[in-house]
Amino acid sequence: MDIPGHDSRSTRERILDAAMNIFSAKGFHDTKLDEIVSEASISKGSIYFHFPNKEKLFIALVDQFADVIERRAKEAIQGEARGIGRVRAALEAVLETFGKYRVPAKLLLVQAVGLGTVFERKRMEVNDRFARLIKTYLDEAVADGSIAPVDTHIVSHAWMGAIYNVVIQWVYTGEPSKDEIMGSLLPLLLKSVDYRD
Amino acid sequence: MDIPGHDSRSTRERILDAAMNIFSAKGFHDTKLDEIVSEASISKGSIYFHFPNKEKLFIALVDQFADVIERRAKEAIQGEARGIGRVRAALEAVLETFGKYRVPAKLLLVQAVGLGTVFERKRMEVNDRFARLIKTYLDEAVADGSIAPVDTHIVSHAWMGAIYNVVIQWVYTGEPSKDEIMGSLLPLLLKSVDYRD
DNA sequence: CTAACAGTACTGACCAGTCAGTACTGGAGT
DNA sequence: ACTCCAGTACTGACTGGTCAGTACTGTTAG
Repeated sequence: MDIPGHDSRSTRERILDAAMNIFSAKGFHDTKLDEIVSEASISKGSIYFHFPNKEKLFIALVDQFADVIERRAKEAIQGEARGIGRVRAALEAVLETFGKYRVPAKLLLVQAVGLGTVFERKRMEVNDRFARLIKTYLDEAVADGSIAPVDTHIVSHAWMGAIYNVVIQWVYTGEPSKDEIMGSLLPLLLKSVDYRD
Repeated sequence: MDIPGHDSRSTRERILDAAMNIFSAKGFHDTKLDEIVSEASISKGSIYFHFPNKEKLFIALVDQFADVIERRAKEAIQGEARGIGRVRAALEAVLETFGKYRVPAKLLLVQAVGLGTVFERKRMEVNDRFARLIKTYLDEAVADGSIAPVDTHIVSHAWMGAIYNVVIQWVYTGEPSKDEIMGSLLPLLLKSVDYRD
């Protein structure tokens, strides 16, 4: 039963929510645990009950969102045939997901960079995860002839960078709009591998 | 006169050099001023003689390298005619410069991200500076018909992201090699705006 | 004399992480 | 039907280490 005035979400969720908001806005180092405590209306001890330390709390958020992105991309290509169709579907899904979640996008794309060695490994891991995903579909598309042979390794990283940077721009300024991004970035990427429809 | 064992470079340069190395390797927060002191073989007081605080020292390095990149790009297009030739020349210069300076590249592209609000502004500023540079040349190329009309705003940010991400990958892993990057990334970017030679 | 340092002991704010204690629930034994 | 206890979830005042920045006293070169 929900007691009015009492947030019925589990404490763990409340911590994750508050941490997501504050980490995204202020970055890892400028976020004080006491701010999370007050935003989530919980106690400091609770954080340490649910998470071993500040670092792991942050990483939990990164993983959480990376999982969402990957899941959506994989779901999106389920219906698609082979080749370039899958690439396009995955791209659309990723852009759509970033578009929907501005706050976590900032966490993953901005705040997770430039932290120490520990975080760097995590960032590389997530980065590689997506790059490999893209590479897989690109290789497929090359194999079945829907696009010409390219260095899919470079292409996948270049694409990710392009997506990241445009999304970051959007996260900060709200421009270009999601529709413009979908309308311009997607064809841009596809043209870069000589695919034309 | 050079006294053996005594580094004759100015103290300010020595501080900048050492700071560059350590900031690049360990990031802003994990770098202790005392480490810079010992690496540069200077005194702590000297740092505060030349720089008001740690933050300004870091930003001085970012500005320094951003200036180099911009200068090289502008020099490179001097000899070029109009249109797409200038775009290509600028891109080549930027990639060349990143390729030559691995350490500062890491500082600018990795360590300057995800720090607090203060640094975020600086990062945005540098980012916009480059994006606008690219946009100028792209607009020129569109105007004189060497490429078809595109959303140059999105293209410039997408290109920067692509370059950044591939360079970051190279900074960390050494792969793909500079030659591969020049051979693959440049045509990729040009193709993305429908330019073929 | 002054600017440009070297050298270094010191301060003090800041904040992640700790820990003793509270509160509630659900068995297990008698 | 009630003690006892174990487990879980949570509180919040407190601590202790860290480190940017200070302060002050030399020293050397022009």
